[in-house]
Amino acid sequence: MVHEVEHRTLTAYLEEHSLKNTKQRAAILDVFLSATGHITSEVLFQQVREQHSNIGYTTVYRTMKLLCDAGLASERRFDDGVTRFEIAHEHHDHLVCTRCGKIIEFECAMIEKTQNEIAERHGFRVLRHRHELYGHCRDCREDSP
Amino acid sequence: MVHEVEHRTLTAYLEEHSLKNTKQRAAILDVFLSATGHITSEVLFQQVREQHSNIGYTTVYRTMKLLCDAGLASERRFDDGVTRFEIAHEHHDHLVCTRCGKIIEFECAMIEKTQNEIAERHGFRVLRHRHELYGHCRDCREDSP
DNA sequence: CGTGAAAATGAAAATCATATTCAAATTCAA
DNA sequence: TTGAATTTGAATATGATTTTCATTTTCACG
Ligand SMILES: [Mn+2]
Ligand SMILES: [Mn+2]
Ligand SMILES: [Zn+2]
Ligand SMILES: [Zn+2]
Repeated sequence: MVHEVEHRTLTAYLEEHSLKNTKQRAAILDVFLSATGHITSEVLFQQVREQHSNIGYTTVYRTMKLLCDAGLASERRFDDGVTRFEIAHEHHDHLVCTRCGKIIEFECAMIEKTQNEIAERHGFRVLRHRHELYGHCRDCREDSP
Repeated sequence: MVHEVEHRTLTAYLEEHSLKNTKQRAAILDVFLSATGHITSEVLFQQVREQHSNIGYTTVYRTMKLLCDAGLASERRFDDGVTRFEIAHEHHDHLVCTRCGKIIEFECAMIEKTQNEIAERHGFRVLRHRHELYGHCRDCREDSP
């Protein structure tokens, strides 16, 4: 069975919160885990619909929120106004190409450390952050060889 | 005359782009420059209305966009879904308190340099970025003395 | 297995910030 | 002064997401 671990995680979360294990939730989790990258709600909905033509958009929205709460998905909102989801994995930030939409992940312990020092200097306790670099990727640069 | 320099900047921009110097634009610029911090469209509109009860919300939106284009204002969108404007000044990033809404500005040459190196490593040309730290300010921390 | 209370679903309608439309008013170069 | 171009503001549209609510489904318990 594919995505067995994640389905068990979801089931555990549902039980823990007295929520119900529906076929829609399992189906959306399956489609989400099979998709790659940073997927929009709309694309996710379309892919869900290919296999389950009766699942509503509302249920997709609600289920993705649930998957985020369960720690299986992460919600991202870049500057184009639509919400994207990615399979939850360790913290990272993003490079976003404003021409082709490519999204590259990066992480930098030094930046993280420095930003926390800055925050501390201001008496701030950082709970989360977003660090997004917008520009042109290698393929979209004018001066690309 | 207050804000003389900025009014001249606006006039120059308008002339340069064959746009018209209206009393609404001047009024909105005045109110905007008199406001402090990172002001939402709604608050700005309310403050404009106090002095000019006939100026429409639409005109405020359009004028703020214009002031951004003219380099007098900067648009910011933090995670609460509303657009804010601040008087344009040199590049900086933000600490945002999710309890009281306080916004603190910071800048760090090392972070800027490091992020550009990361981007370059990926073949990326960075055109703009956002680096926002969300958390609790000194006054809102649970463990504040 | 049934049962029923609680939860979930999906279609439609609501929200909410912002954008667009359009007729009337204003600006400003000539 | 004038009239073509621009701007204004009220109303309406937009578009992503959320809420509503009647109906359906789940599942703990008997
Ligand atoms: Mn990512
Ligand atoms: Mn600022
Ligand atoms: Zn690209
Ligand atoms: Zn605070």
